[in-house]
Amino acid sequence: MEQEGGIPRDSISNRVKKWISERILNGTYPPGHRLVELQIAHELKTSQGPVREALRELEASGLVESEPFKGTRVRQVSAREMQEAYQVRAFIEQHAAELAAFALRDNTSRLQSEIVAAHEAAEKGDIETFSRHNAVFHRQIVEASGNSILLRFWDALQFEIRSQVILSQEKFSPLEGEKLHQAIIDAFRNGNGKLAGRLLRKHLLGFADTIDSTHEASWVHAGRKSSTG
Amino acid sequence: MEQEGGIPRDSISNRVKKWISERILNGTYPPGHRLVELQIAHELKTSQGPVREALRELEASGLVESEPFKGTRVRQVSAREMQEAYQVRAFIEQHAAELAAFALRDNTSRLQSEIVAAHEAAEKGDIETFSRHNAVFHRQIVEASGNSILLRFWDALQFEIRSQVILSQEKFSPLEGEKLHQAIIDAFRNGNGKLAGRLLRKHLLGFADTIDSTHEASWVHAGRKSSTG
DNA sequence: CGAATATCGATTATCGATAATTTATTATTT
DNA sequence: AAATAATAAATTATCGATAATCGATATTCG
Repeated sequence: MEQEGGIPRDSISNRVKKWISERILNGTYPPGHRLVELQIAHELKTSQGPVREALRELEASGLVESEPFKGTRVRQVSAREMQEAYQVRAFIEQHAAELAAFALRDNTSRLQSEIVAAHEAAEKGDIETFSRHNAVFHRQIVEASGNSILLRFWDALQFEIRSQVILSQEKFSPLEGEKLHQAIIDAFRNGNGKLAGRLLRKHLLGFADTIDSTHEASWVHAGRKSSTG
Repeated sequence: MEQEGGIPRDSISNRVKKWISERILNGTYPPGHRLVELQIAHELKTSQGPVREALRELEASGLVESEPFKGTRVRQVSAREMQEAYQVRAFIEQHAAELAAFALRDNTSRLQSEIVAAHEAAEKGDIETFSRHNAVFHRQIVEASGNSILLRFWDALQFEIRSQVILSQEKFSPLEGEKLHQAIIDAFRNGNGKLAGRLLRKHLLGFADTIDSTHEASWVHAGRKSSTG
């Protein structure tokens, strides 16, 4: 049985949550934007309760922040925090790679197919699709580590990071990254988790270094480019 | 201006949250125990809303879990998950130690005082106090790393772990750990973050290894001992 | 004029009631 | 008696209304 309009089969608060995060991630609601419970409730033809619940969950995941009696706003992630996030991601993945070495040995076809898909998207200039496949590639490694807590943290970071896309046009050189990705896959195929880990770490820390305070205003929100810089 | 009864100056939902987590952590609500919104609301002379909100926040922090329309229960943490948590904690702290090397060089007095306090508590057999100081010791290292995301993850882990205290009586040998702690402090004093990191990692992974499935039923809830084993 | 205070509009926090859903119980059929 | 269906009880999810608090503006007093 299918629903008609919006997002199907889910509690209202969940639908609200998706609706809001979509708008945050695609830049409709920019950092600092105020989210008024009753206003959103009215817009979505529901009541305050589910909206409030959705906002609280988004707060837990770091996408918005709220103060008692003052309300909720889309969170502004500082350049510093962004760097920290990438540093943490770097060593999460390094560690995951070492743990995943056994599981991925001679078992890299799924990794490979993500890289292929990412490559195709990159050639078409489709950043959105490229990013998705790229993310899946990295996530698969953490998944293969077999440590669910590691994966939970990785997901949390990824979600938080997504709100501030890091691919400013100048830095977007997927071709270079591609060689590295291939090297990582090769390392896994040979069962060399240590090497794969080192490569991943280097890759991500390099990314972190490209984030500086001058970027803060010139980040690209998924979809549209903001030429605030 | 002081309140009279319970916990002062906080939103109701926050007070409810503290009230519930207290009961989970001290074993009043054991794993699997069902938490009924209206029942708790009635017991605390409030309404469903704040209780629901509190439960959702506790879910986000991993202390309880809930399914749509089926309700909320105190989460049972498996031995496996516990091991994973300690593994993650181990390498978080290892990494933090390396980052903290500079900040802690010739600046270990606060670490030292926690160890002293922990030692005193241990001699008195006061596990509760020992654990607290021990936790602060480790947390200070992560704090000194200067990476707030790392600290956030560490806090999340710590909170989750707290619900299943790991110091079963047999394994409670603080004296052995003490030497290690001292060695860690010495390493920091000499600015040797790598060494401190290795020691921390070894310490924590050793801990993780003592957790096996036979422990699952014999964990000690903070405060009272459950001789379920 | 300027500081402190009262008032108003907007919004969050909480409440009590109702709808939707699950779980348990009873009735019905074979 | 076992399996299935119908009903009832319990609980979560949502709603609409009220209370509490914030921020801004107007007002009073020195």
